[in-house]
Amino acid sequence: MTDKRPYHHGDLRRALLAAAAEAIAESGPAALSLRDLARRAGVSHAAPAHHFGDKAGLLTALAIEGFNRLADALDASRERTGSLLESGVAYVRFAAENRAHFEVMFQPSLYDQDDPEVAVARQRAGAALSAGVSTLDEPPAAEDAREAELAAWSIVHGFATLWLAGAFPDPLGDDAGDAARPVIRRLFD
Amino acid sequence: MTDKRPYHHGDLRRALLAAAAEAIAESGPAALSLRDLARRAGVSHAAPAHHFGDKAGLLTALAIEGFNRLADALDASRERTGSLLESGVAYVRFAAENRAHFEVMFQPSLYDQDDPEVAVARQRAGAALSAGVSTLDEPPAAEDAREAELAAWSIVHGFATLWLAGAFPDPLGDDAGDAARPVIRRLFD
DNA sequence: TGTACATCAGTGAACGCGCGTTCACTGATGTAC
DNA sequence: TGTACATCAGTGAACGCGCGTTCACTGATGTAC
Repeated sequence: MTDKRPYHHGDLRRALLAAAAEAIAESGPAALSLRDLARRAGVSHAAPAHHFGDKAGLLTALAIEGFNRLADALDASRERTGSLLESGVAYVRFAAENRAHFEVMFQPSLYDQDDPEVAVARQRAGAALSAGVSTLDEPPAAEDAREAELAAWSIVHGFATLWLAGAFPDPLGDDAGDAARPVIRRLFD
Repeated sequence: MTDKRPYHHGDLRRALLAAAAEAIAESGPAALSLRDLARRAGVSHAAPAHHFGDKAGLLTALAIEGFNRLADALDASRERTGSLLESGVAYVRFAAENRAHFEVMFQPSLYDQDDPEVAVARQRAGAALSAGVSTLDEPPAAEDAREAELAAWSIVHGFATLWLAGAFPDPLGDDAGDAARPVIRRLFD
């Protein structure tokens, strides 16, 4: 139980990102304050500025991490199942398990949209989603492909958003992905 | 050009709600401040408290107005067209044209969810959406009805959310409803 | 193995700002008689 | 038609708070020789 904290934190950047995800999950991205993050991480209130400059810088880092995690989740699901349905389930599950990242990613006014790392990560995620559509039993004609993609994206994004907002009146169980599966399936029948 | 403002505003409550919708459309609900609203309405900074008590009170009023407007839009669309597809289009159009209301409605942490007026207005909107599903050519069996409803709600809500977030990479035109129509249609084929 | 020095991470005091809230007040409106 | 009074809407000064940002600083680490 020694309280001897070393002068150097060691991994403050990562600790601040984790604290930010926690704080955002509790109170939303707009209520975030750098001073609060410093408190959570046990450092002085001026420390976060060293790593992220300002709040937008921190949220940019969080968005990058989020898009990359989403791309990883979608890729893993496709490699495992080769099913667009399961990619959709993975999308919903990602949102439920990474609520703070998800909220930030789709509120671009919060962070620096022009950041090149953001663009790369976002494209990775977009490509992972598009790749899922091509795994359909009957891949749509080229002209319909975009609409099919928008429909798939919309239904999973909508389900995830409504789930996170607590908008569904009836209880749908504990696992967002499992709850979404029969709903998403209706798009492909 | 007389600047003689009467001591009594006349319709301050409505003016504050309109100013709130404007401010939220610009900067999001969390950045909202009662002092800013007072400035926009040209009254003293303490005036808003008379009508709404605090920020949550104001956002509660905005949510009520939003759910009622959505119910009106869905009812009007069903009466006019009798088509679930067009109800979905109306949902998306409502979100695009009432951005601030839409954002607040689906962030219940911002307002008083237990307010009875909110509950009534939300139920009105929910019923209007459910009524749309029953207009399908082949209404689903009772056990599938809920899933059909969740799927319809998810796809329109997702499209609306992604549209508002500016998440679609390619331009889809000026009218969100028209852009959504072919996408929503895929759910019913 | 030791020393000097540059670099980096984090500190803590200070500042100015906009905010929400309170409260005694004042101007305007409506109602009773 | 006039008067008295209650009620309501909005004012403006004051307060305390948490925030972002700045800046000279200090402790720790790495590297060159």
